[in-house]
Amino acid sequence: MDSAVARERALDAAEELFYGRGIQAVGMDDVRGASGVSLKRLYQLFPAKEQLVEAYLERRDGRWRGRLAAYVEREQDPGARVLAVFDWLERWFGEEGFRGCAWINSYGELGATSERVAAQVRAHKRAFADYLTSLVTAAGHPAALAGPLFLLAEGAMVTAGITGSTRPAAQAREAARSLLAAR
Amino acid sequence: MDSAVARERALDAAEELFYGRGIQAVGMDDVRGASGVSLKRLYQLFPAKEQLVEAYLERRDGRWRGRLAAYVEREQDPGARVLAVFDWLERWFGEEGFRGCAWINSYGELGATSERVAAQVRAHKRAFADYLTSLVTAAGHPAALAGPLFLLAEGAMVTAGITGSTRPAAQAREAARSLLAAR
DNA sequence: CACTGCGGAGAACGCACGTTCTCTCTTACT
DNA sequence: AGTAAGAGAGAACGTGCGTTCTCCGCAGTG
Repeated sequence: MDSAVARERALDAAEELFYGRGIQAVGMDDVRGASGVSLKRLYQLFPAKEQLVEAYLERRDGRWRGRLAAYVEREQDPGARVLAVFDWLERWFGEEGFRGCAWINSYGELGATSERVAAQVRAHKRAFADYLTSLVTAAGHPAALAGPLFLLAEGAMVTAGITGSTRPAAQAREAARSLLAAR
Repeated sequence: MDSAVARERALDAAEELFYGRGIQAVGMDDVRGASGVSLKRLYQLFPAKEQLVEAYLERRDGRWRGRLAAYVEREQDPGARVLAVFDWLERWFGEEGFRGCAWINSYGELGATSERVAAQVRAHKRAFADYLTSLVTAAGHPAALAGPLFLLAEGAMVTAGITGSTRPAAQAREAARSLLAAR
């Protein structure tokens, strides 16, 4: 098996397991079992579990923001694009196997022990906040409105994760609409 | 040492360690070392680590909501009380050793593996949401406004935990004010 | 003074898991 | 064909930790 393929398979398995069960609850042997990539190969690709975790978060970050952007950019109107973020959240929350925000969960689990994981989480959240800011200003709103919208989105993610409901997305969207209209 | 005293000391140590480092990163032996309560006694009081975790979350829940309510109730005006919640969050975020919301962190760590922990987290969040609702309706606002305020508060907790800043509280407070005024 | 029973210190046990090693087999090059 | 490099399976190793057990001292009671 090609190295690049093995890497993808390992990351596919790691993502499913880490996200679904939590990072510490998943052993390297579980990743091997689910991916079909031998332990030897796993350790060639990722010298330690922490690096596999980092790679998992990094790859997921790219995909997550890519999916969000792809959905948002189907809207032509800049004002609608801001609200489309919350529509996308609602879809995401409703997906089979949704278990909250991977970065918030990882931070709760490893933020205190792994500086590299903490840095990944901060980078992801900063990137999301920056993206929101760009949408808000593109729609002609003051950039200061992006902060509250970010908090609404984060609150919705956490709450949807804990309660298993998609409703927080709609609530957040409605509140965002109200904030944008209040000027 | 009296049993009740030992229990309190064990919970004091458990709370400081679990909250500060994460639950899985703390061993029962660490709790013994920090509390001075012997392992034998610990296991008499809490038959397994999971029960110690449960008791930690439960006691913290009572204290956390008690501190919040005590702060909020110093305000006489029902309208001011709603916003006082966010002022209190700001104080909390600024406390030495603040590391985000204990329940959100615990959920990220153990929500997928321990149903009892997950239930504690849901109960705590429900209680907080109910409290917010009571404040909102007492101030004459429609109860539906409590949902968005809850999301703002949750988003602020998560963001303050990850970034280490108290600013999310002020942002959330301002957004809450705006939502309440929009009526 | 014996005896009983509880408490503490910490050793011991069993298991899980991160990481490495061994053995065997394939494969590609000379 | 012979051989060297690499891959996979899985055993092995070391450690950490949840939980239990052993041993010893000390209090209170007859």
